[in-house]
Amino acid sequence: MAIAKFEQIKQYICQQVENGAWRENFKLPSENALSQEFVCSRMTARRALTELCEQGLLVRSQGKGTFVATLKSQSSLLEIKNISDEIRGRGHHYNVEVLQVTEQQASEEVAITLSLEVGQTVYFSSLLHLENNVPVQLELRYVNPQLVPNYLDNDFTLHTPHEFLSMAAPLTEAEHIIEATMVDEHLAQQLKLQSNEPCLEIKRRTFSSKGVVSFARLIHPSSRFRLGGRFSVST
Amino acid sequence: MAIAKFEQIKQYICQQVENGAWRENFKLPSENALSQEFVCSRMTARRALTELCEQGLLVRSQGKGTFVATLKSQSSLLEIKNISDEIRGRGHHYNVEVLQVTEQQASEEVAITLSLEVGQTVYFSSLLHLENNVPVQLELRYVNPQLVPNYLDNDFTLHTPHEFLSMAAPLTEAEHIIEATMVDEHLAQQLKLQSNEPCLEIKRRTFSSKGVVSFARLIHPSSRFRLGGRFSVST
DNA sequence: AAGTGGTCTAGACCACTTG
DNA sequence: AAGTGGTCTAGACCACTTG
Repeated sequence: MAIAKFEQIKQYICQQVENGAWRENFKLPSENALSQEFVCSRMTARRALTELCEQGLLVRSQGKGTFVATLKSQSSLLEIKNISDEIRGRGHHYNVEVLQVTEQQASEEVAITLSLEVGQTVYFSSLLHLENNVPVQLELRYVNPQLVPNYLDNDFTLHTPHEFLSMAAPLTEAEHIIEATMVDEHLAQQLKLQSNEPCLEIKRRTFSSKGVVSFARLIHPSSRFRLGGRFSVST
Repeated sequence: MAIAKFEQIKQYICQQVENGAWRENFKLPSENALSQEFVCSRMTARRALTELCEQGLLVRSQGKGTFVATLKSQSSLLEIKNISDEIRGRGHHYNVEVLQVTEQQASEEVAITLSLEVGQTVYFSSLLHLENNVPVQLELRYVNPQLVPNYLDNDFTLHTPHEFLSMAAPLTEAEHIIEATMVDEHLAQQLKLQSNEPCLEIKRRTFSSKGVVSFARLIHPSSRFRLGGRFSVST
């Protein structure tokens, strides 16, 4: 058994949503119909639906049926997720515009956050992540060249910085600061926004066992993004 | 069927962990053992285990068994802190203005988040929290009157809603959505702000073992508030 | 009355880890 | 070899919503 049947069914459903064949609020085939199509028991078809429901892609209602959910950008606070996976996980189309990939001299802020000296060389990438062709995140990232010497060689259309860094220097910790900001003219332009729109900015420092790997500013237009998470309370 | 069997099994396991009988890394009875104890099929016992595993209470490993998870709760980012403690912890002066404490009819949004019917009575409190006499958080809170019947009797100048609710109905879980917003005229006035300032709004639902206890909108002027935290990555 | 999802059974075979 | 969890089947009865 290469891929489990319920996984195949999940993939099929994700595809339908992704390529637009099944839009928001579309009514899916019933459990019985799916089990016939995929030649499996109802329990197996059911499992695929249940898991996609937990994932938030579908909504189910007893007696009524199963429907494609109304999809909102939302990401879990407690996990460092890869943005492309997150967007594709919602069944949406992901793509990225690479704005800039260069060396830079560390400014004071960057030097402090990366534990380097002012003026030292750092790697910098500026990417715009799009969900269904709408910009949802502007990622400005500064990378410690000593820890990730080949950062600039990455093809960012194939691997997000997060993916690349995860391979190069596995993260052990992260630090976040979250703010509401008004973007300036320049950033607004890059995000294709009116400059008077509030944005949610996440400043993230990531650490590997060898030190501070990178510092990222993740800027999200509030009209297109919310941050969400659920967790248990330690009593 | 009042309560489903798999729910009963879940509750039993939760109890064992809660009262300390089953500690971290404790090895649970196998699916087969549980299905015999509870006189049910293996699939039903399995469902209980699977769901608690997704919830993070248990960890499963093929061939090895099922174990109580290490409960480190990576919650440092959005730990539920008491705002008065937080402010005093910074060595600052805390005080609060009680703006409104009333019954209300649940609007649609409130009804949905609290799992009530539209128009049912809910308790509502509106408080302004000040740090060194500067407003840092406007707290609009809706409380389920069935779970906390004496909410309106609290003296909010002595106990914050969080403190009072913690005593009345211990939290087990919380859910957050974080957004950047522009406040409207009315809220801006309450926060003593220009209305064109961006704010960080945290929408928080808190749960006890009996259900959704409350829904809070916590609105922070971005000029006076940032949200920060550091946490480890689960590899 | 027919269709939907929700719960449950009593089996089966498999992959993996342990003694 | 025995025990564990992972996948799957072919049924069953139920509660709920719809025509």
